[in-house]
Amino acid sequence: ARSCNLLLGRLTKMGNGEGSRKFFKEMMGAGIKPSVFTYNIMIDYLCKEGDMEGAQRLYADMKVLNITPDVVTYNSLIDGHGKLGQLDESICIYNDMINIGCFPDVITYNALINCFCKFGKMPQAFEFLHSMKKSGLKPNVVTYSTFIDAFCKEGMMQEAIKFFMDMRRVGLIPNEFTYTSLVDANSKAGRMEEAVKLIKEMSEAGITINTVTCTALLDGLCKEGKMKEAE
RNA sequence: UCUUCAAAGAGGAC
Repeated sequence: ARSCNLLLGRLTKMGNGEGSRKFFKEMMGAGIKPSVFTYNIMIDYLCKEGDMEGAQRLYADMKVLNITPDVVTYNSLIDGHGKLGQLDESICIYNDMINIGCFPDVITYNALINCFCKFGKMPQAFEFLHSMKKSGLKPNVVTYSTFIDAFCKEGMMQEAIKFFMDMRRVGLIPNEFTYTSLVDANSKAGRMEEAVKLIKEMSEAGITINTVTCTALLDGLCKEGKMKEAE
């Protein structure tokens, strides 16, 4: 069953959705006992497809088979609903897991924070940040990067920079995601000197400048009409 | 390390 899960996970990561659906059915038909991993892989896949009904159906099946959902199961469902803007659903699942005695982890809170930010509910995102801290969890680089990205997109650069400094203060190292949000915001606002400065800072910090970061910068340069510099 | 969270552009629709 474990090697089947490995294969199933590989199929979904490759984007072969049809393949994983079929494989899942075959597993069930072949009498291979699905585990919580098997269900988590399929549920996450359906969530990413936006098929929340399908995901909820599998979640219901788990109960029938006496497979106990774990924090990963709940995190996938919370993220899936949240990305579709079904924020109330996300909160329901969050409450459910707590009632059942499954403790939310950093990923749970990060997913909630991200979705609320993306749908313009920053105040609620902050409430989750507080709940997270209250329950003894420490915000990580993803948590900070998520807020930084949200502030950047809202044009609240002073707040973004504050978080950027805060994270370093608590010993977290900004990564390519963190920098890309900042580069993108400056690039889109036409502050190219600042964007280039950040890129330099990145390479000095030993962070690889990948395609995403690079296109964020190039987009700004092209729109400035500075094709030569872009090259 | 069998599964879950954050970044840019492009395309299609409106």
